[in-house]
Amino acid sequence: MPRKLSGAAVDVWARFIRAEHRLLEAVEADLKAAGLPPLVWYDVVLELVRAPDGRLRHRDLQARVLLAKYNLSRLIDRMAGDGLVARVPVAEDARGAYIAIAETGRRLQKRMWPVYGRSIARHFAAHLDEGDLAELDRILAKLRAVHP
Amino acid sequence: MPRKLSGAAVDVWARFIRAEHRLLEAVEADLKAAGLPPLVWYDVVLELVRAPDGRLRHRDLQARVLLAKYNLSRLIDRMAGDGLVARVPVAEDARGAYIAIAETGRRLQKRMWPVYGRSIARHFAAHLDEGDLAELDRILAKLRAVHP
DNA sequence: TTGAGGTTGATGCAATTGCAACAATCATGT
DNA sequence: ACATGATTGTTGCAATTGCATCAACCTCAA
Repeated sequence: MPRKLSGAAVDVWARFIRAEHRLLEAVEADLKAAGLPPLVWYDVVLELVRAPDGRLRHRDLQARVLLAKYNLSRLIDRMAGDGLVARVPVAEDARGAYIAIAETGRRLQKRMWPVYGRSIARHFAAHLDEGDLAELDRILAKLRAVHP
Repeated sequence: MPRKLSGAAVDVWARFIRAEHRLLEAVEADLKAAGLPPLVWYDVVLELVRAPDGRLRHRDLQARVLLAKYNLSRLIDRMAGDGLVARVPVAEDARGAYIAIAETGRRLQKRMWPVYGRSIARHFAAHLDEGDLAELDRILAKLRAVHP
């Protein structure tokens, strides 16, 4: 019950949470309907494809993907099991590991993007004009400033 | 790769998802730090407190809370185990069940709100002015139109 | 009335997540 | 060199989630 908090703000908060949840649900459903793995898998392969040598340190990947570290460890286990990525020791740091994208992983990224992109378009972008997007981005930037 | 989808839109989408995730993470952390149960629990008790007789049909509760039905079934199991809510048979429909808030449940709602409210204020509302909130709400309404 | 089809809510089982703790290694100050 | 403390990534175990399916009940048309 902080003094600063208006009822309107709480309502917007609730709608914000709910909207994101529904959207994500719809997108995940599209992926599944296309026989594709969940969104985190895409996040991982995308970050790796984007990375300079197709690989990232575990901790750097973890910082980019929204996942707890122990959680990422096991996701990588599964993805490595499928041959999508591989763990590569780090020369300068015997504790560390690179997660390196494999060819299969690159293909997965290419295969997922059309479905994912279409899903973003359909559920999100199609309903907003350029001004909306700019405004939303501006607002998100304010929030991001605090939660980097 | 739909033609409609601009790169900017994808970026905003990604930031949208990420912002919501970080915010939710921060809020959940606040709740946990205060020794309180997770947000879904609050959602449930709040909906029940708000409901006319302090109770809702399982399916109606499920529609309000963002949870799959099997998931809600078991959440209610746990909450009922803690004496927060109770299952009450529905006279007119022998299949159904009301979920009724118990006194303990009302107290939990009262106990969680200050922490949750403060968390919303701190992580969300404090960084947005009234115009931002109005804009955000307008944009969310557009999205909500498609994903009710 | 009856039976086909839909709704409601629960449940067995597998997969995933969260928590707490861990071993191994590195960085730093002395 | 070496002890102390921080970082990196993993793991055992418990809790939660997802999936598929279920039983029980309702609805409605023939």
